[in-house]
Parts: sequence; structure tokens; C-alpha cells
Amino acid sequence: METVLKIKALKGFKDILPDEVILWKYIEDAARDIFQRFNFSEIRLPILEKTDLFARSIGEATDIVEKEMYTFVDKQVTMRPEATASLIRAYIEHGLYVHKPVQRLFTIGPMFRHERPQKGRLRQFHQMDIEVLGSENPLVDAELMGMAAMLFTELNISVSLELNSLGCPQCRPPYRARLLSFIESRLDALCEDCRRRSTTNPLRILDCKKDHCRQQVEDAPSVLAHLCPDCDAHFQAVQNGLQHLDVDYSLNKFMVRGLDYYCRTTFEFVTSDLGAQSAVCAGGRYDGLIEKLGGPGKAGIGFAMGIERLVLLLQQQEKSAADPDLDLFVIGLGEEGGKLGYGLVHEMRKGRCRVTMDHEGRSLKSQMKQANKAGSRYVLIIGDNELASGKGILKNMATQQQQDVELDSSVLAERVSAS
RNA sequence: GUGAAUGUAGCUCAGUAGGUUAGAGCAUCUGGUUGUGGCCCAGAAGGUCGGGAGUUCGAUCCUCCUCAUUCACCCCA
Repeated sequence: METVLKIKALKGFKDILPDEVILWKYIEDAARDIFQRFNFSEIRLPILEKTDLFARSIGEATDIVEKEMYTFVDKQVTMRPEATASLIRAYIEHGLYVHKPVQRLFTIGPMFRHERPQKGRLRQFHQMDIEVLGSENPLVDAELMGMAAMLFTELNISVSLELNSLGCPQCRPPYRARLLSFIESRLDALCEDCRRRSTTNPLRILDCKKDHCRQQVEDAPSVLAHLCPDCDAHFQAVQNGLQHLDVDYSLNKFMVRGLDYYCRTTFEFVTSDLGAQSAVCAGGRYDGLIEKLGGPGKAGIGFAMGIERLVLLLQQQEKSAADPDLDLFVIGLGEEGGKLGYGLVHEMRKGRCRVTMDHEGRSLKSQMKQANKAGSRYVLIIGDNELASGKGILKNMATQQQQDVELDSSVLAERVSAS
């Protein structure tokens, strides 16, 4: 192949080739099916939004907003790094809360973050995003986690659920201050990253991967022990809900969220099969966010699943899905046979048959091979003899039996779909 | 932004202590007697050995630079 100019996909951007698309559709179909069972409605959102929307929701000081967004600076617009902000924007913009006090919505699509790619992490990646807007009932929290767990079960993916609560604007500041004073007393023992975190995001220190840091924060004050009565009651109710639904979980008081807007319930479904990326699904409650974005003072909760990560997990268990078989492969020999086949194929497609033919004028043998490779259940041969007799040869590829058949699209369609 | 590893055919990979036409498997194409697939056999096609400079009589191999990919850190689904 002669290449004049070698153009490749951008770093961190990936083509999803036909074989893999089958797996993607399998996952998305399973997910849509479950979301519908839980009475969620699909919403489709733009990929480009005002930069300000993300800055205000995700947090000005987060890494995502500070250095990972794809922004057209001159136009003040940004490719979405996540979906929640857009979804809430649409919720407010269209006054969805007026029609139905509690909205249950999901959306599926690409997100963009300018990070260094690695396993399970791309610059354009895809998420399924599920949100319940307008309810602060803890039963909803548990129901959502139950739904995610159900999807993992149906996909036969094994993950574990980790749960935590981050408290609310009432109880988090005092806790944060307490944690900070605990950390300050042993700042010298912490790693360089953690010393930086102590000023940027102290909660992150609890999450550090380094052993010696972990030891230092082993008996740091726990968020869960410092929840206000309301948050504590909410958290208890979430756990009761999970138990009621038979959803296994474990508490992880070190689990922190990267986005500013989370409060109260946070959770992650994690796996050890994705290298450094353990989270397959993560989410939590964001009760003040809608109001912050100019909407009514309503609560919200949601989660996102990384589709690439699900695909990786399914590929690891050698899960493969195949395209459905072809009904018929038509072989038209010679100019006349080809012409007749060409029209026949089109007519049969109108009749909802999955049928194809070769247009390159190749040998019968070669076309038989193609038909076999394509997984066609039947082959129709139209050569000079068949043109003379007015009947084609229909061969069943599995049984090898072949018989004469009228060269009529509806007759063929019936013969081919009968078995 | 930081660190490490890896770049040889469409894919997965051999290889040369520096030496003439760089290999295999899979995939592709054509055949194995007139018009019949899978298995088997034969043959063909496919590579500027990532790119550039240097050392050398000679570099895919050694040195330097560069680009790309991957994994990890940071951060995150």
C-alpha cells in the first residue's frame, strides 16, 4: 500500500473496530434493558458545553478542570469531561422537574479528558451515566447500587461494591479541620505527593497508595464517625436498603471522590483485573449541585460506568459475541447471472432477509469460500445452466444438500427463512 | 507533567556475537482438471526492520537524537 501521508488517530483516541463493536452493543443492550426495567428514560446530550458549566460543577481547582479539559479557549466552550453537569443543565433548562418531581434519566456517550493514556483510560472514553434528580431518599441510593449490581451480574462480571459517606456542608468542614490537624502533626512522615495534597485535597491523603502513608493515616479520624445526625441516619438507611435488596458491599472510609460536588453517599464498584484502574463504576450523591447551577433546590444522585473498562473485563474472560449469520449468499456466474442475482438480492433485502453477493466476478470456488467465511446458511447459484432452466441451485451449507429453486425473491425468502 | 519498557509483514512474534536475496504462524489471493465451502497440499502477494544522524569497508543489530505505542505515577470511569 502506498502511503502519501501517514495520518493516525490522536493519542488516546481509539477506533472501535467491527469485531469489538459487537461486544459494545452487547453491553449497551444489556444496560438499556436493565435501565428500562428500573424505569429510567434515555436522554441525549450535546458533547460541547460552555466551559463555565464544568468549572462550576466539577470544581475550579480539580485536575479535570485545571488541566484535563479540551477547551476551545476563544469560544469559551469545552468537550464534556463527564455527563452529570450537562444532564443537570438540560434538567434545569427544560424545567423537567415541573412535569415529574423525580426524574430518572440515563445517557450513554463519549467523554473527553486530556490525560496520559494507560490501560483502561483514554482521552476519548465512553460512559453510561445514570442519574436520579429530585429525591434525597436513601432508598434511591440503594436502589441505584442494586441496579448497577444487577447489570454486573447479568454481564457475568465480578466486582465488589465499596461504600462511604462524605457528609454534607454541615458536617464536612469540621471533619476536614480535624483531619487536617491530624495530618499536620505527621506531615514530615508523608510522601511528597501527600504533602502537596494536604493543601490541595487533604481527603486524598487517605487514599494514597504508598504503604508508609497508609500506615500514617491508619488511625486518622474517620468521616463516618463525624457525620451529623442527618447524614448518619441517611447513611444507615442506605445500608439498610442495600441489605434489604441483598446487595453485598463493604465500607471504605478511605474512599474519596475527585469531583467537588459529591456529598453524603459515595460508592464504587471495583475490580482487581484492570491494572491500575480499579473502578468500573463510581458515583454518589450531589445534593447541592442543582441549586448551584441555577436550578431548584433539589437533591440528586448518580453514577457513571466506563464502557471501555467493561469491554476489557469481558475480553479478559474471552467473552466474544458474533454477528448474526447471513441468510443467503448469492453467486451469480457470468454477466447475466450476476445481473439477475443483483436484482434478486435487493428484492430479498426488502423482504427483510440478510443477504449479500460478490461483485468482483470471482470463481465459483472462491465465492463458495466467501459464503462459508461469512457464515451464510444458504448459497444460491445462478450460472448458465440455471439461466437456461430458469431454476437456481439452493445449497444448505450445513447439510450440503442442494436443490433447484425458482428464481423468485419471495419464494427464496420463504425457503431461506423457513429453517 | 514524571518514570520505565517496547517499536521487524494486515495481526502475533522469531532473527542476526554487525556481513550478501530478513523469516514463521495466522490472515489474504490463486491453484490442486470443465461450475461447489470448511480439513489438507502447493504457490503468490505483502517489509524504506518507526524516522533521522553518527561509528564502521558494511547497521535491522552498536551510539545519540526524535517520533510513536504500552505500562505505571499524578489524577480519574
